[in-house]
Amino acid sequence: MMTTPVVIVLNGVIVAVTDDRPRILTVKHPDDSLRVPEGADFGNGAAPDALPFGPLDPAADRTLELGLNGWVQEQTGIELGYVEQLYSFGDRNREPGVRQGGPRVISIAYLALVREEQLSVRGEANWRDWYEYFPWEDWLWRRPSMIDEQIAPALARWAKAATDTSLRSRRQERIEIAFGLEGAPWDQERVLERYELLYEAGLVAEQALDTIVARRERQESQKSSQGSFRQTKSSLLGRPMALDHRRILATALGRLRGKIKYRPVVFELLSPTFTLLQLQRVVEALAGVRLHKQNFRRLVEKGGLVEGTGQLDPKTGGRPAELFCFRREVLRERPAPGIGLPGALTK
Amino acid sequence: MMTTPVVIVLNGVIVAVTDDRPRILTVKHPDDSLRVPEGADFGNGAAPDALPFGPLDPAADRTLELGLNGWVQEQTGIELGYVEQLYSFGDRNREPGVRQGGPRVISIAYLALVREEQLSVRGEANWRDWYEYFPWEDWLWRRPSMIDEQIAPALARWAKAATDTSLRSRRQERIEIAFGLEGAPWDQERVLERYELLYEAGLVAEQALDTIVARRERQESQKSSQGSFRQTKSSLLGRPMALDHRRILATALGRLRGKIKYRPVVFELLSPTFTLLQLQRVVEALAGVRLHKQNFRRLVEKGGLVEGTGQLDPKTGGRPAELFCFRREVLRERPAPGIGLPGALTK
DNA sequence: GTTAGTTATACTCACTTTAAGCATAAGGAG
DNA sequence: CTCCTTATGCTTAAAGTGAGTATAACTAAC
Repeated sequence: MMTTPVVIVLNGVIVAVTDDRPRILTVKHPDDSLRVPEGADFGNGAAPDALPFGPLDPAADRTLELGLNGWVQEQTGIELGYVEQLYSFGDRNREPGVRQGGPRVISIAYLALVREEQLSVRGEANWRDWYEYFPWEDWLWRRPSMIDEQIAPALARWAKAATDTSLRSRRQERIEIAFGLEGAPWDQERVLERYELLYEAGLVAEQALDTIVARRERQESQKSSQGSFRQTKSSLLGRPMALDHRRILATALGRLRGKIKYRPVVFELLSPTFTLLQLQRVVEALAGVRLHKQNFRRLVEKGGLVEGTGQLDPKTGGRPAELFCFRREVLRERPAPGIGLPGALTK
Repeated sequence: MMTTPVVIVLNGVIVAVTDDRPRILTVKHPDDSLRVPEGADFGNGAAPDALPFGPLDPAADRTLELGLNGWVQEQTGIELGYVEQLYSFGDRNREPGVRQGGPRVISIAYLALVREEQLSVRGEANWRDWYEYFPWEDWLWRRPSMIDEQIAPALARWAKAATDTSLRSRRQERIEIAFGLEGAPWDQERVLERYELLYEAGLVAEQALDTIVARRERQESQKSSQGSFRQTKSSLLGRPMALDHRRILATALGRLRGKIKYRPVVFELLSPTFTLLQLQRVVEALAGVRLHKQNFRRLVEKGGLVEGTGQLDPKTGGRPAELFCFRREVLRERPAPGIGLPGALTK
């Protein structure tokens, strides 16, 4: 009996905030177009966006992070600053196209934060607004109307499609909690839960493709599982990505939204000195929520997270703002120094 | 050129709380004694404690969690309830004994919570108080004196041993933040940071062994790196574990301590109905801190996390307590329902 | 060079949440 | 009956939050 070989792939979610928008670095994934069946392409027939990725060289790379740094450097020319491990994905079905007989792929995903200056990238890499992939997560302007107009009805249909009563009510509960429906509050951190619901309900392109490929490979007939249905292409939500990369991205976004609340990671995305409004805009961009300005100031200043430098910001329209910098001492003073989203303006 | 094969190992940190003490499931790791050089054994010559572990079968196990469940079942007879992925460890040096030429081992660690009833285990498995491995984390009775008497002085020596000034002050800052020295507060979640400091400073048995083995394999002479020194065996802290399992355990402890604050995971460790004091004791056991009783009650009750059942607890010495149960609806009402350590009694 | 628009920053006020206690209730053991 | 134990209710001060109002300092337009 031949043993199935294992391959480790490292994925990087590389985040920056430019012009008050959170961006992630993407590349084109040429191999992945192989798995797209004829007639069911990614909108325009081009290779889909992918997160930067590379194999771990089990012989050469001493640590996982070094491996990551290495090919990110090569592929994009970017020097990573803050790096943290996100999650390891290893389900067999995660890459339906490479499933039978091939090696088992385990992908270990990392989150990296870089400063906005570093935006020049080389090669096929592109910075993309991460809300293109998750339009329902962007509450900066207002609560996205697509939640009520598209998502809620489609998910409700999916829940009802469950014949089993307890499954149906479990689905309903998940939907309400994840999307803040029926009076439940919106929790900005539940990004992954929301994406997975949409995936299960067949509302994202990846699910459609996975199903098609899986079915073709199994040579099975249309034994569709409970409540799985085909959406028309036009109703699929958000910009798709290759393989399960959008799931990885959702994990990253949720993790980052949580982390800013108890660790001073935002500063990894800012230049060493910044105005309070710039800081606020970055936090808002990540959290996807607008904040109350005065309370935000009070929180970060009185919280000891920043300190004034005395210098003023040269640019901007109105009264010049003071430049602040991260106050390192806060690490010694408070147990979990972060930015607790003061006054998230829900109205 | 031969390619180095990759092997995936799944590690489980299986936690229960019995008699108000947090316990983890351990097994004996027979293979690991191979790596112990003669004369430098784990205290009594026996095989060291290990976390339950097993290989991923890349061909058979459809998902990582299924693989985990499978051999946990086999090895220990325990049915896992709540399971969450912790972290993936893949540094080349993590297993010095199996280093040159052998396969690259990537270990993916999981945290699992079980109810205390399930304590009967079969085979070589044992439940152990997790504070045996991290005595400095147990502040239930009082601030452990070993922090001031052993840890602080030894770490201070280690910091001073750095010849480079900036390295020295970075070490000092890490020490103060991690162990709450020099006026910094104690952050119960920084379990891993503390363990890693002790490891780097050579204060845990694992470091000593890793160094011996690595040196023997490199056939190198005593080119000790900056500030790495040998401790006498008696001054090594806490009960050691095989390989890097104590590091994994530290990760689990820190993660769990954080998670109870924003997700209702404690209830996975309790029977479906419990008194408020039982709940409090479990939280205290995990957090390693004693809490203010009245405030704790107020928080969990007014916070909507629990609801009374009307029944009274038969046992206990004083006035009978009401039995409560987890109030599932809280998931729909609050964004991050957890237990915010009300009134951690620091005195 | 006054006016309007813009952004920054200071301060207020009502309201909620916490920390820490005090006090009372309800059982068991002797 | 008394003491000990645990449960549970209530109080009070301090701190923190949400949502403003007011003022300051600049730019651009007329």
